[in-house]
Amino acid sequence: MATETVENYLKAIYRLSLESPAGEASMTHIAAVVGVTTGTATSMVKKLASARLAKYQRFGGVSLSAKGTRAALDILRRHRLVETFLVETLKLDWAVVHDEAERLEHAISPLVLEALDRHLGNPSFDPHGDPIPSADGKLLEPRVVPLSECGEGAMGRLARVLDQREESLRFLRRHGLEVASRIAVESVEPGAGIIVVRAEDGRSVALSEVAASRVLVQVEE
Amino acid sequence: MATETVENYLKAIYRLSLESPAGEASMTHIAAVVGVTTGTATSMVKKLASARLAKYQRFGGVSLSAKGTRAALDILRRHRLVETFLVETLKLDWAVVHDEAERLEHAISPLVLEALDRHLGNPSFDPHGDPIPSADGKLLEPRVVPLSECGEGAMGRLARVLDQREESLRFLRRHGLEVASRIAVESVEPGAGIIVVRAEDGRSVALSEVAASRVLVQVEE
DNA sequence: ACGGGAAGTTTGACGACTCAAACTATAGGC
DNA sequence: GCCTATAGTTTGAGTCGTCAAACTTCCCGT
Repeated sequence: MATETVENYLKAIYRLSLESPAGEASMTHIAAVVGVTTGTATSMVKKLASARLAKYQRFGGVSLSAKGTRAALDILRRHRLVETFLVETLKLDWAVVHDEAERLEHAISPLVLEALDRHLGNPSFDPHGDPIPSADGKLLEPRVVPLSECGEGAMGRLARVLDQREESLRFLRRHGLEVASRIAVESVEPGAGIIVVRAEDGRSVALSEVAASRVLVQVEE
Repeated sequence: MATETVENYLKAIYRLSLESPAGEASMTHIAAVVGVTTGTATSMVKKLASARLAKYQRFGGVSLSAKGTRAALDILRRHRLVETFLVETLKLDWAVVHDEAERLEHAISPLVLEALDRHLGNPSFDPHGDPIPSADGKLLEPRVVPLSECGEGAMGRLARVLDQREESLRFLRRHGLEVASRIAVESVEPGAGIIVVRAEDGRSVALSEVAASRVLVQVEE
């Protein structure tokens, strides 16, 4: 396969393209995500473009080609299956598995990947609620809404956590907010930029609107 | 830790030192095992020496320092635990896990390693019968003898398989020779350079002396 | 005890990836 | 419509690991 470095660029561009309305990633953002200077990102993106993995022209945005998207989904599959394995089988904390998976995902061969998938029972979602691409590169994105868009009194299940920094995940779990747990919106305070949520165990937590926009909910009825 | 390349050199030197009577590895052998030219091996060994991982002087043999040995044992622990995991948990074939482990061993963090060890129940041996170094770098080498040194009529358990090339492992299993299975030496034919062994299931197999020297046996009484 | 071949070393170059810093295009404010 | 701040690009250089090929040392056999 592509080198580890190339895989990391593909992942970054994939993620940034999804997040941006235009479906394109900027050099500055790519550089920031990969952790290099913009100059380095430019030359690397040129290489991706000449390998037909990305579409790019000078001073224009960067996006993945079909081939690049396919490769990115493959990496995402490896990443999310590894995360699931680390939590389900090795009982590691969901807050730390992201960084571990980041290293392991590049060393997983197709053989090991499919064995892992079988062992885990072909899961559709990883421990953070992110959908796992299928072996043939299909990605199921269920209809869920950001907690920040739920009104007072809304109820549902916590479906997915987008912000996977260790401290964010620790905070959520410490307050009873885990994937698949039932939650209810207790109150919304636009003035304070705050949303108060009640967890399954009855406890309440306040989240900022920014934090709430990164928690996705499967709303009920 | 050290870079992946450095880890591979350490592993190679460790293995070759054990195999050689002098406890030293030659440049040519190191180069062959790592898969580079001797020139490359020379410059790399120099680097290991200046990092105090290896002892070396021009035109002299190469051996590991205490620090280098410690690092090599750590890599060996990762390798063998990963192999055990691939066979025990993921049900992969013992004949293919070596190459897979070769890639994965470099991506395993201490955290994942210890979780793996716990999950597997702190095994002492991997699927090929190789002892797994403990977390503090102790390696238990049980008293076992090469099959090639067993006389006619000797009985015992197959303890360990040194030759881990895919075709060798496939051959052994195809003939009922697996780690922990009971075997008996049916006849020894020094003239033909051949040893005939009876497996647990009653079938007989002929092995060359070279092949038999790479199969270790725990002899009974 | 020496000559030749094997083992080991050195040198110069290269590809992958990176940075710092000089440079250029673009878009938004006035 | 110009002008500057910001985003992006280019260039020159460095590190790591590698090779090919020229070179040196060692040691064995006669």
